[in-house]
Amino acid sequence: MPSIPAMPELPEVETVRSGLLAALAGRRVQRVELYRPDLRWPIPTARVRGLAGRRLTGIARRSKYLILEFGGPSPPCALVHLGMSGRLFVTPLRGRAAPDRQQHEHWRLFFADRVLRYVDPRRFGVLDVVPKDRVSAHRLLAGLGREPLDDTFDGAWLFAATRLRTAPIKSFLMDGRRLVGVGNIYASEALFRAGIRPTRAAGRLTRAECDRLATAIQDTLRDALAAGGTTLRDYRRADEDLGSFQLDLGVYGRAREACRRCGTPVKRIVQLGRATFFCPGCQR
DNA sequence: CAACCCACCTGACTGC
DNA sequence: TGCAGTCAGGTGGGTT
Repeated sequence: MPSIPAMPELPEVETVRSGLLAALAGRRVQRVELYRPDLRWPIPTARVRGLAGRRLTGIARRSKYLILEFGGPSPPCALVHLGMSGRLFVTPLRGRAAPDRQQHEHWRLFFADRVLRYVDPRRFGVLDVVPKDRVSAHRLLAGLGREPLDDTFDGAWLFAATRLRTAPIKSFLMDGRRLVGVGNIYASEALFRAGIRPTRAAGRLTRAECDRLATAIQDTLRDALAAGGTTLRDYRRADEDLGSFQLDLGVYGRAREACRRCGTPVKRIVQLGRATFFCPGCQR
């Protein structure tokens, strides 16, 4: 049964999506358990309980939101975000016995022989239920920017979108109204791969740099996705959380260590209150 | 608008 | 061991 890494950036969320889809698609919710009325925002408890009896028909993803789609009359969907510390996983039901509730476990969807569980210590996550035909207009989804793994994301778009922007390129990459799915780790990593300093004004990147950066973002996300798949396969045997992906990080978390490419010590700075890592030797 | 700051929470880790 | 302080992967809302 799939589980979830404790590092929910886009590749991790996508890994969760495909794992949950394989484990749960076509199955009917038999019972719902909700252990608190809110996470980051209030949970519409009646609508969540109304999922009982419905079949899970699909799971979509937009940015780092998972959209669990259900069948039946006026089909609803559940909007789920893992926040910083959320995990979703499936546990088999042995006979009638439900598993013990974990610390910080906030809700469960019971299916006939398995249960989908949500654990989130920091409670920055989201659970909402809305009619399926209105989900794209949901206030949390309506203003979101481009998906970096879509065909429409490329250097030409990045160049056009950054013109006249004075904010640092790293801040631009993490602004969900422009581009989604690039979190704090992958923003530093993609800029390292592209050889671009995170402090550069976005609007001053050249067209060639935008091409390199767009490619670097996609490569970084795809590599992490591939690593996620590996971890997920291992997980089936381990039945324990492996903790994190084995993606090699070029700069993230490596302050004062030698750059793997040029040997210059990696620097750590703070942008928008978040740690940024870069190599002063090979990022210009 | 654009850019930035802050809050929301708990847990892990560091240094005294 | 204990304890205080720091930091953490996200991101919407508020302020300048």
